[in-house]
Amino acid sequence: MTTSSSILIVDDDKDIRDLLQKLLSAEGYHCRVARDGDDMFMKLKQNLSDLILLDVMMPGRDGFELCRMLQADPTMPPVIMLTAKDDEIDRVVGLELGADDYIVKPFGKRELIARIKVVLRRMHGGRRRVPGNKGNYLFADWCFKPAQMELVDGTATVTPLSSSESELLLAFVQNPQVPLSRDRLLDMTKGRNSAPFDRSVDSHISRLRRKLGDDAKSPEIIKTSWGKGYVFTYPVESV
Amino acid sequence: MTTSSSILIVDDDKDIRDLLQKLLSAEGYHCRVARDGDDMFMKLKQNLSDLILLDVMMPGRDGFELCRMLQADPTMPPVIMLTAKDDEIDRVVGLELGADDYIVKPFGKRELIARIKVVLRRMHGGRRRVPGNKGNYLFADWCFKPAQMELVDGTATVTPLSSSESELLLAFVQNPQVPLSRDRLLDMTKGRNSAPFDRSVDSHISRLRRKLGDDAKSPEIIKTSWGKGYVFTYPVESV
DNA sequence: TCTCGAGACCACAATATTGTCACCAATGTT
DNA sequence: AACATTGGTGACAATATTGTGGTCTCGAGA
Repeated sequence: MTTSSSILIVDDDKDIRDLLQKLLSAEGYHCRVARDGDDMFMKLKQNLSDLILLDVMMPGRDGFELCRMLQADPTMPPVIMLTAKDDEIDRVVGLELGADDYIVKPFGKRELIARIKVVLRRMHGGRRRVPGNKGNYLFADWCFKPAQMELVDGTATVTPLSSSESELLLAFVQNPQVPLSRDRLLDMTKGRNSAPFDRSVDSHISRLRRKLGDDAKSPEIIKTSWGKGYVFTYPVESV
Repeated sequence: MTTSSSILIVDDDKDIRDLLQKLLSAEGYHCRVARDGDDMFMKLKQNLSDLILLDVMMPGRDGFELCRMLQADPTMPPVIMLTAKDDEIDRVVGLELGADDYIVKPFGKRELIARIKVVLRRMHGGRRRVPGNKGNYLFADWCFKPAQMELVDGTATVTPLSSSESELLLAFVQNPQVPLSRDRLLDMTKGRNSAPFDRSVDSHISRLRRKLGDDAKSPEIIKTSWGKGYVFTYPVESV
């Protein structure tokens, strides 16, 4: 990896935060810290962390509860729980709540690093493709089915898409959160370069926004990045 | 999940194989067994297993060696190592050799199942990585995302920037603590030289300062170096 | 303290970019 | 062939951004 991963340390004890930060920084990881759940969610909104190191024993909402809350959003980074309590029930509860690993304090430095690497490695495009993946995408109350070229909403109403619209939307859901220039979009959908006065992408965006019920004045789904292109801003879950 | 996952149990001890098989079958997993490395590779060729449960202590090639051999082929399923030896060095070695988890015997049934579920969940790509969380800059409670052309504050409020503002700020965060002349800034952002009465840089600085909440009377972030230009005075961390 | 030129910043004009419509061409359908 | 659907284009309005002049403020040196 060219750029190092960023780890969010969540612990109410400053000494432990500092210790972990020092330890992980020495390994070349970027560290950010949070002292409680609110702090954690705030930092997560900036979308900078690749992994969360989460202490279980905290005042207010504890690690278990936070872990459960994190699972609601599939775009949240993986979680490694830290605890002083070595108890099978706790370990199992943590893992069943969605944690990716569970480390008991006091832990060895090398083991911590090793487990972090394993989780990051797994995240970074695991080893096998998913058989059950039907290639559909969920976002904002919509289900987009590229194979059928259609959008299905929460009430099972089907909105058909033209092939260009479908390809355009596919390009977006496969690259959420990043601005895509018209050039790139045209290249991804048609495999050609844009002519000087090419307004076709704009037209399709306009049509797509209308079908998505996305008002161009204040778009919620496809935002325009002025001078750069368009951004698909919703978190996407692929099913 | 509709179809149950298939787990390959690799252990030289028949009692343990049977125990594991009984245990996992009761959980609805399909089990296959192998008594040593050769046996394992043979069964793997059929490409039916989603996960390998690998005992470390085996005659002939041991679990470590097998694990290392498995890593050579990226299409191989993930590995959970099983061992009677609870030793940090061993755990680390196992994980560093590419194992996805490491469980110490005697293990609780629930923990084993929980860890298996976690590894399988990960393999099925439950979460997607959100791109665009690299190449950002942190300073003074702000997170600057040049790719998105936006500023995110500690409460996750986003402030959009125009492309000029974004480029200007990028020039600053890439050269903190250094005074940059208008000429240089214009050159870095637009690639042109400044005209005699060019006030455009001033304007952009002014707009940028406002968005940053930086009062020009006593600026905290972008200070003016009288007669020289501007200095970005905050320490910048790049993420 | 005073003076003078540089800097801050408002308002507005000049530009550039984007949204959308109508329309035509291309393609496929019955 | 008549028709329906879809994609691309140019026109035009709506927006957003950028540059400039004017004016007030501020800081450094005398």
